[in-house]
Amino acid sequence: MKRKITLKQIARELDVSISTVSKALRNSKEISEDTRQKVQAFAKLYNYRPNNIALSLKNRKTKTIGIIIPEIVHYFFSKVIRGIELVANKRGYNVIVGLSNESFDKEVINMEMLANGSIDGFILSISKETLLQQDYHHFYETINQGMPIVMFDRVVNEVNCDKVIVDDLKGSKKAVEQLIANGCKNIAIITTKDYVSVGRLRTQGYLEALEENKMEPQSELILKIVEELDSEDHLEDLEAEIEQLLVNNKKIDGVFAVNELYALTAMKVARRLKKKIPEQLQVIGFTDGVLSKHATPSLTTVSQHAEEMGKKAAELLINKLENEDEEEYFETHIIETEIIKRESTK
Amino acid sequence: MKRKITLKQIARELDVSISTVSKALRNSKEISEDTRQKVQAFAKLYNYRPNNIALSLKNRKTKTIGIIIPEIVHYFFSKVIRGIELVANKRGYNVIVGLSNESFDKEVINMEMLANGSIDGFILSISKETLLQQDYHHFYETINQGMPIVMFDRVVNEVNCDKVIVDDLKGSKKAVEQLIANGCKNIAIITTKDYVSVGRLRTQGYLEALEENKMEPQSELILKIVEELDSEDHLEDLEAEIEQLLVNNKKIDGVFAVNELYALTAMKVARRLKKKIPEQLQVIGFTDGVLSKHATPSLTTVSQHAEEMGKKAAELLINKLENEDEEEYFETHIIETEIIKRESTK
DNA sequence: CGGCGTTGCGAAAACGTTTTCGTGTTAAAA
DNA sequence: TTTTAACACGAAAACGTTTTCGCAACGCCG
Repeated sequence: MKRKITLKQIARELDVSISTVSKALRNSKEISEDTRQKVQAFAKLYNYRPNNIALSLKNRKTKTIGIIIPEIVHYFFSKVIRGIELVANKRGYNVIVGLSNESFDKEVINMEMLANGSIDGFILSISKETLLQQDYHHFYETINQGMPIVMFDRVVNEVNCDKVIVDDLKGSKKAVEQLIANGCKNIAIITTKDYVSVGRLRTQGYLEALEENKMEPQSELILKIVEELDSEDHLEDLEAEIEQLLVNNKKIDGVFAVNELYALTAMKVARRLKKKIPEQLQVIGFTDGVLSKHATPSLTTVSQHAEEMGKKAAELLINKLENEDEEEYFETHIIETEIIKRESTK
Repeated sequence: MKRKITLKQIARELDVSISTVSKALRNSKEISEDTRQKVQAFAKLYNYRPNNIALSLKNRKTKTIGIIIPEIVHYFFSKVIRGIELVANKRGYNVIVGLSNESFDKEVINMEMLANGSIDGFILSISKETLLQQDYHHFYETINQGMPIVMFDRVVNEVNCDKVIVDDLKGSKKAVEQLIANGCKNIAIITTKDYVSVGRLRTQGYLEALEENKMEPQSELILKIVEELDSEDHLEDLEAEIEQLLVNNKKIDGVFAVNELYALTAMKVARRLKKKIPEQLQVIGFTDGVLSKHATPSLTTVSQHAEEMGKKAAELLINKLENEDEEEYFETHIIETEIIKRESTK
């Protein structure tokens, strides 16, 4: 078990100085052709690679990006990571991930762990708990220390940084308009409580679409699910709530759900109630994940282009990292949504 | 924008030496109560945190684990990551992920990037291309340099390291036995080509189960899918192959599929062929992912306990990292599978 | 032969820590 | 008063790089 070889060892072995070795390897013309060849051959033989940690310390940059997301077992987030990873690697960066598990404390701890030199900048999506508590001091502190942050999807206006978001409002508006165009007269929405910003925006899009089409919003058609029911353990409760909605409002002929789970559950309940999809009930979901594609019937969704988001976020961050001289200027990039039509709509 | 504060700055500010500051912060009793208090107060005020990179360089360990997986947009792998992250964080480690995208080259490059000091050890699952080429030099080199590796799921016997695998053979045997117990007389298997070790093992389990139950294996009931069809773009081809299988062998009353996609596709095709599930055709899949749970009918599967795998892998690695003196000894931990019964079986 | 420019290399600092080993001061013991 | 021990602190090395600067040796020109 040979330890990794260092400049010092090469230097000792070849009886030259460390500086000479370093320069020879970097093809400095200070070094004679002879020595250069000798050193390079030796280095190659022993498979020398500069120690990243030492480089990081010297250069005061690590060439790694820290990602903090609420949850990794989630198609959307893992797809974003993939996007980030793609451009990061292409530009010579690594990514290191921290999971907040939707918890404020874990978010803070994870960020602190990484902020002490391990990374050059953050790409993150805020945890639900943080959004609820509205405590953003850890973001401010990080930014104050000169470490750039790019937020995606779940962002917050108060914090000054680059952001990549999907146009939730417009996306859901498009979805509802689609339902209307398909002939739906009574469209329900299954959404989250308002403190989840994406939920709020999507609800708003729903309302605007109705309004612009001269349809009166009916409060009994708006179902706001409390987030606890999102977990896999409470599927029955979720089903019950949605069943209530559909039973109490038999006239519903269109459902817009703000995520895949709600949409699929709605379809499941509808099937139980003998409502034919899409003939009697049309359903559109948000987030284009695996579930939508393989559901029966397959689900029409609003795609968020998660991978694009990741790519864009990584680009924004790396650009900022590599032009630190630039004056302060923050960009909010909006990723367009797209409706992917499948079998759950006419 | 104040840069992060360092020991040197604190020292200068308080007019003591760097060593004194360091010792004071670590509560060394070499330092007088007075100075200690003063230093600690100052450090707290300026929110001092030791620079991780400097620590890593000094200690020659980074307290980070490198994960290399073929694909992150995959329920199984992201669930493993979550397991790893869970115990890693608990034990003070970070995780940094690299994606091989099932490519040999990317696997090698990613490992090289990380092996140069960035991490203390690897947890990885081998890419398909690597398995196909059977070129494992990068694993040997890494291990030779004293960096421990833990492989999970897709492992290879030739390489000497800790491993965490699921008992694919036993798992699929159990699945097929279940089908038999449920009265199936003609059980087909939809599997991968043999070079994917998990596919081979699962096929073997299928055969053993048949054999032990005195059922003759029929080669026309064994469908080995070429991996290119796994991609989302070739769903139709996959469907066609499976349809062939079912049409040519009308007697089939049970299907064991080695992954979710194959199982779901089989169900989809069966529905098109007007075969009632589970009455006329029972289906069991492998890998308990999101798709199985939310399919219609929901799919009976063999669960691999992905999160458990991740946890175990992290434990093995960290244990090895923290007792480096120990003699060489490699463990292969087997995670038991479990059949999760749902609607696709009687 | 003296001065000068070039060539090839090494010493040392720096990045931010921790830790070992002195060392000067003071108080207690002889 | 002298010796010793405890106390409180600082200098320096080490981790592995890169880079600036200095400096010898050499050849060339005048």
